[in-house]
Amino acid sequence: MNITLDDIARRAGVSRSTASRVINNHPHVNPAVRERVWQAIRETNYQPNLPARSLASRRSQVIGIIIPQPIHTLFADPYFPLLIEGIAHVCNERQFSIMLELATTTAGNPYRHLGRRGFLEGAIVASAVEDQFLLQWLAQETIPVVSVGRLNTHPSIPYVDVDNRHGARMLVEHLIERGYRRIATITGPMNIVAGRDRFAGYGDALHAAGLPVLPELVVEGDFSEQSGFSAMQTLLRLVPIPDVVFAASDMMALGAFKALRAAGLSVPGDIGLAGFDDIPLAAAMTPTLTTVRQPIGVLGQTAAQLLLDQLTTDPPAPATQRVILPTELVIRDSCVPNAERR
Amino acid sequence: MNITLDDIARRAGVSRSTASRVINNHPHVNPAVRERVWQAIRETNYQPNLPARSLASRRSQVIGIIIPQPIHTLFADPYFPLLIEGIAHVCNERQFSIMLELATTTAGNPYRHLGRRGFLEGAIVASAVEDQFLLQWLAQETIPVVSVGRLNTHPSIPYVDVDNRHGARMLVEHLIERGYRRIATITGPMNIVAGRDRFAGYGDALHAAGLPVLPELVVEGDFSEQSGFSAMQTLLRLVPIPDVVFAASDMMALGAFKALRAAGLSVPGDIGLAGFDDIPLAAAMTPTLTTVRQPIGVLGQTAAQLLLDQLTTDPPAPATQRVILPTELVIRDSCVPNAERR
DNA sequence: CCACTGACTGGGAACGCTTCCAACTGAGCC
DNA sequence: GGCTCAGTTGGAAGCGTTCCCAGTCAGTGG
Repeated sequence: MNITLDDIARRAGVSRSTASRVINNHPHVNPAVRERVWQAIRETNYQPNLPARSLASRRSQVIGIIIPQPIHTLFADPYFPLLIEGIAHVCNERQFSIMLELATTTAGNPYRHLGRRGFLEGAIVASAVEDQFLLQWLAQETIPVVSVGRLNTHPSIPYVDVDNRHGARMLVEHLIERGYRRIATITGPMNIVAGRDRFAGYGDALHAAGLPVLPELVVEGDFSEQSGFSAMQTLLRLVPIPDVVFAASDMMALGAFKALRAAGLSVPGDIGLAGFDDIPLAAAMTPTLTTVRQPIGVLGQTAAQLLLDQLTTDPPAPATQRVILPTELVIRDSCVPNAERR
Repeated sequence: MNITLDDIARRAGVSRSTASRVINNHPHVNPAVRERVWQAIRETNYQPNLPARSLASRRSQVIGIIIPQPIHTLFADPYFPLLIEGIAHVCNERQFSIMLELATTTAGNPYRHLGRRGFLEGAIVASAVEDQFLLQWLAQETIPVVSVGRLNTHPSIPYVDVDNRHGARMLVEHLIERGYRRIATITGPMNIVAGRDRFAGYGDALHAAGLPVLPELVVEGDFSEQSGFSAMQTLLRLVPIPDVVFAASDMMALGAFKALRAAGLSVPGDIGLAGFDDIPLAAAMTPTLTTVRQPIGVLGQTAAQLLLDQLTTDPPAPATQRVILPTELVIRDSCVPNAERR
């Protein structure tokens, strides 16, 4: 059996209340007594029982990270590790623990009501898909939630997002500037705001340049390599094929690249290719991939900060924060039109 | 205030004990009563309070995943997402939750005694580094632990591992078979068993072929891209340079590849290159990378199964399991000696 | 010398559940 | 009709904390 607070109290010759006060750093404890209690704690290597503490105090010092899709669809993408690391960084500093709620199948409700059950004090929804489950969950959950990625359906939920629209616009404007005109895009899933935003940025750039958005040049993907591959195959059936393809994620760009390689086309010789995310792969490919970098670690850190601020301030912060982080255009070798190389 | 078990009991016209029995699926409850209780639960959308439950039952249905190194050293490596997904898959099926204990700095003790505190029922140590902290932690922790990767220092701890030694040996034997003789290696960190095992496999293959292990051809890395880069620079100072380099991780192979590219050398024309892990990048590079595949998802699943079996069998399973999973040689384009291409 | 104050301490009631134990019930049996 | 016994139920004691409340005690000002 483990050591309890009572053991500590007895050992230090004080009451349980006083021992508790020492542990929780309450004022009004005689310094000598305080030291005696600490001594007992050190000697016994005492660790407070967390469930008991949570039960009594209604606080758990635990937040959840909820990832609604199975990760393997995003497989090689270091997005989640980096995001989680950002969150963990802040949590470690502020003595919070992380519970990982990871959907492993596409079927079923990925959200569990851990908040209502006294386990979680707050939650970060990573890569929110605006589906019925999320909406239902948000409606019933009573703990503070921060979303990574804007939720159009729930404007009142605090979120942290990167400026996807502007990033995509910068990239496509860069393509136009380089002389590309027949610009195709492989979009992300349209039920994720990031997918819609990046597509909107693509449209912005074309409009600004007086170019039309041609439906045949737009193919929807789901951010995965596989979807990039098949989307590219679709685009290759066009006559003429596009000058350049903007894939809304680097993984899709990779898939597209493989489809091009399979079709015997070279990048950027026969067709340009650009991505979004700047995963390490982008710099490792041959040719290196022009893309848009997003500060994933900072995204996670900010989300965690927003959430913990809400949890630790007293009275609770108003929970109305929105943060948009900037993106950065990364120009590499995959988008050099032939005209420019002559 | 949330609904409690008492509310349910009152609503269903039974005692709290009976309501509890229904929720926990105990036998000896009248079917009609059982149905009444379920009805009350459904109507009120009741969720049991988890801390209270843990306190009373001394079970939490939570296991920890402990990752002692900051992830960003392994940055782009999809190892952890895949491992975690494997674990999550089993946990979701068996109604367990996952707590993520992630070190975010290299300083300090990455292990917290969550087990002794009643929070964790068991823990999976991912990518165990045999340092003083782990040893200390294992000595004090009272909950079942499963290690991903063998721990030579603690032979009694159940583990799941891949056959790193044999995998590396197969790979290097393949290189020898292809005609390579001056075979260098960039090893993993020597305080990780996987690093040592892969190096041992390298040695096995050379010995079997009657080749010496030359110290100058062995450079220690830490599995990261950066370390591969600088290790390759070291190797390039040799005269003559190696025929081929076996990097003990794909990320190090990538780093090495970049160093070669920077030095104006081509792969496999001027020098061969092989990795270990078969991350998606390996198939995406130009040239595609010869490597060894390890079943990471299965690794995670097996670790979780071992742990949960120990937790859920009554009386507890003896905790002496060891599982070694096979690796698979993946031959691609980065190791084709010139002799063979003529 | 006597309230009065304020720092300090202990008692005890929660917190919401599990689980042991005792008691009840009615069917089956002699 | 009394007995046994398995199935079913309720009562109540924890589980290890937190935290409110009341109490003690020394120091202070009048």
